[in-house]
Amino acid sequence: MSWTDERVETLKKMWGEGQSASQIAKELGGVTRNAVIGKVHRLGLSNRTTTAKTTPEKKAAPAKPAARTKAAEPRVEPKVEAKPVSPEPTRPIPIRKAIIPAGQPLPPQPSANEISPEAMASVREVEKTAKKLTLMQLTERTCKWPIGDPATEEFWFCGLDTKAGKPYCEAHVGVAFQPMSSRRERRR
DNA sequence: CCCTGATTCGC
DNA sequence: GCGAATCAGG
Repeated sequence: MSWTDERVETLKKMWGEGQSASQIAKELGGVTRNAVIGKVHRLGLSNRTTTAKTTPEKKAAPAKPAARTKAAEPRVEPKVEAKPVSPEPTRPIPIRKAIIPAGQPLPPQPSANEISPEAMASVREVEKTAKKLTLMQLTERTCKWPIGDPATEEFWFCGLDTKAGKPYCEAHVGVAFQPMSSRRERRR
């Protein structure tokens, strides 16, 4: 696969939308996320979020390549940051301490009377062993069932392995997806 | 371990 | 220019 105008366009679009490199790679097909990232950099549209690296520079030589024949590289790096020091007086840094006012928005926690006793039991059990993942750690294979109150520190996601394709683990699938019949049964 | 982007460097 | 290997962080 090569970077046709069309593919590059898709890349730009998705990257702009904040899609991850792997997602873009999957969408395009025929390329890895590395390829996508490499292209992104070459296109010069890299920065955006993430890990602010602190001057990498020194890296151990890769072990893969048999040998680096040309060793003597004029890789001189004065690294004299002659950047004019911007006098930054005591800037009133507005620290956004503001945070969720603990109130209305609660995740869709089904009311107890709508869940079968069995499911309820398994959920209770599972939540004891939940991985307590953060939002960032959620993937297509981790249970996305929210546990706790988002307005407090007592909040995380189940994070257990999903039940094949489903967004939740087996236990949570049990309370998330219920047959209409059983629901109607218990209802009222 | 999963994921993310960043960088290096042989090709 | 390309992207695998590698690194670094969450």
